[in-house]
Amino acid sequence: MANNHVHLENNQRISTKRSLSTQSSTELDRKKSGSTSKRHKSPLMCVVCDADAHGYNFDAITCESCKAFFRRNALRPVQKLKCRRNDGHCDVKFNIKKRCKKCRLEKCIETGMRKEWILTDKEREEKRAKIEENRCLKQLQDNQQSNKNHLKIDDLLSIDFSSLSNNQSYLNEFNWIRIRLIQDYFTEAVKLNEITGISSYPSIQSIKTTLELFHMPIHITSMRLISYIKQLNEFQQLKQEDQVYLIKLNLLTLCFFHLIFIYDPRTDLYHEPNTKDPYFSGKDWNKTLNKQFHIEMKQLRNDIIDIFQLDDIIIKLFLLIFCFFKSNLIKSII
Amino acid sequence: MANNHVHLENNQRISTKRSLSTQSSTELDRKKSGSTSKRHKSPLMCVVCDADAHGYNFDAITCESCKAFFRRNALRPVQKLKCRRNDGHCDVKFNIKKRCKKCRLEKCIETGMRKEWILTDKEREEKRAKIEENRCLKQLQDNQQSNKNHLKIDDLLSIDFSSLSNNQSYLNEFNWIRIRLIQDYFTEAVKLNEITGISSYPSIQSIKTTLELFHMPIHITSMRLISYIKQLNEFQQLKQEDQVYLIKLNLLTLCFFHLIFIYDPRTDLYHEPNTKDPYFSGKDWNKTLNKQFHIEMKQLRNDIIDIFQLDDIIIKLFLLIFCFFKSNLIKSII
DNA sequence: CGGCGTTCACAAGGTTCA
DNA sequence: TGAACCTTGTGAACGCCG
Ligand SMILES: [Zn+2]
Ligand SMILES: [Zn+2]
Ligand SMILES: [Zn+2]
Ligand SMILES: [Zn+2]
Repeated sequence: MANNHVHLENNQRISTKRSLSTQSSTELDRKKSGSTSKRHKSPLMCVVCDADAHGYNFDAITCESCKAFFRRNALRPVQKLKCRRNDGHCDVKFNIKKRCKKCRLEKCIETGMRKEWILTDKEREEKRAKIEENRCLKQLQDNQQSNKNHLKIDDLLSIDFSSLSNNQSYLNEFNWIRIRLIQDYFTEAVKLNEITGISSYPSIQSIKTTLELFHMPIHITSMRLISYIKQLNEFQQLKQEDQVYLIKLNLLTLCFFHLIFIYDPRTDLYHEPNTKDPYFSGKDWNKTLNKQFHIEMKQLRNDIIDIFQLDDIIIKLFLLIFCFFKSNLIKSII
Repeated sequence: MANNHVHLENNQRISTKRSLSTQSSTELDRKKSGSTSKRHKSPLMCVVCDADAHGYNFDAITCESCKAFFRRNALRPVQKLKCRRNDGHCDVKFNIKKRCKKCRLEKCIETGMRKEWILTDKEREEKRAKIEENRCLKQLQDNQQSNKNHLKIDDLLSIDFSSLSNNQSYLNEFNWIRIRLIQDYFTEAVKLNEITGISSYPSIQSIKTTLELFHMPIHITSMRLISYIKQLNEFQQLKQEDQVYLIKLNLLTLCFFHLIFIYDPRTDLYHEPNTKDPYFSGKDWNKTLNKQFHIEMKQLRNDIIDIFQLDDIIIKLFLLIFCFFKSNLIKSII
């Protein structure tokens, strides 16, 4: 380990530098053209200490160490530095150890390094803040991207939800605002399609005729769902015929899903919450459609209700998303 | 002197420089190959006493003891020392006990140690002063840091608060005025965002629908917190987009913190004090978000409530400060 | 890529204490 | 006296913005 720490700078290196520095007086121009021949080497030399240089630093061609030295010392009061030999003529070449600070700094200034180009504390702070900001933004984008890609069911099922525990949310404030807006869409849709004309219905009275059955609940539910979906901006942006196509394709299935979600198995009643809708009993299905229908509906309910956990937000979003499916693929899966 | 340009450097430097220096076979290669044989030991040897050396001391490769010896004795007049054997040829190797001072010092000087590099009394004093100054600055910064940001629970818990007992306050009169102003900001924010339209609600009635749930409490809390923060001068001075960014990033977390603080575990109710807000029961979480959420919220409450000790000033200041965090770092810590 | 700042490992002084 | 430690300064390598 430590044995590798020794480095003897040999004369070879020095001599190569010397030969470079003595070659010509128009170093810069020549070096640019000459760099094609030995491209692996830096063609520049530090104007302060003769070491290899990469390019300009504070408006002078310097090596990395002189650059760092200048940044560290140039802004400090020069008086505090003292010449080692007290004559101000110390050698500050790169191969000298313990270079006199004062003389090195003076040489820096002499050769044209500008202390004005050193960033002030304030500028440095600003730059740092900008970097931090970019870092955050990048992280945010990465998070959002990984959210978007995670729609595969397999991935969803394998998510470790414990990671959500520490107040962490995949949704930001704007996401939540949007969700609230969408929730309002549904409330609005229900309001827009109140049951008129039969409001005098006793609340818990079974439906007598087939016509009433189909007005209540399928019809009213359809109307509400249509109103709900049509408020969504993304839906409005579709062509008219596409809107019709999707509604026609999916509405009936949507209705049945919605009915599942508003069904209460304890009372065997369907009822839209917060409305004056009459209560619709499960037994009433028997009167018009065959019993098998209601049984299968309850079966499907059992299958999916755990997934949704009666989370109203999830349910309403699901209905919305479902309406955009344009093939029967999803139905064959279910 | 000119022949031994020895540097101690790390592996990376050597490997990068090797292309420059491998061409010739000088001391470097000799030392390198020699060092590979006993790599477990320090490859350097004290030029004075042959003990293991770590690097240069006063421009010669020496051991720690010779370094200390040289510093202590080099500046003293040589005449005062007397050779033990009076012939100036004592052995000063490391395995000799009671080495002759005079001969050792002479060997030091012979082998190239420079007494000029020993700091003079004045330089030593200056250096000491600088260290002391830095120490003070550092301590000051640490204090400020621990006052402002210290969110690490361990540190907080280990603070000895008894030092605060003697009527001592870190805050002056103006600090307290500012704090009262900020308290007023929150009161104002609550006033500005009263719950309208449902003020006739019976006070203790559980929330029935998801919509109400999200209007009450998240929504109203969000609005109040935004109003609160926006009154702060320091926040107003941010660029519009930065304000939006911070709000977007932190508001939801802030909401949850605030809800924790207004939660009363005895009654299982959330309620903003001094308002006519309806009381929101902890059980209501179950209806929309899963139960786990409320449980974890209570867990977090248990973890942090002791720190805040229900001190309203601390809590409100914490919310304010928290809003300025621009990375997710703090959340990952919590 | 050029040219800033930052980071990190280490050189090389001094200081402490057994 | 000397091992262990603490300090600042240095410079190579790297990160980041324009
Ligand atoms: Zn240089
Ligand atoms: Zn000088
Ligand atoms: Zn020695
Ligand atoms: Zn002697």
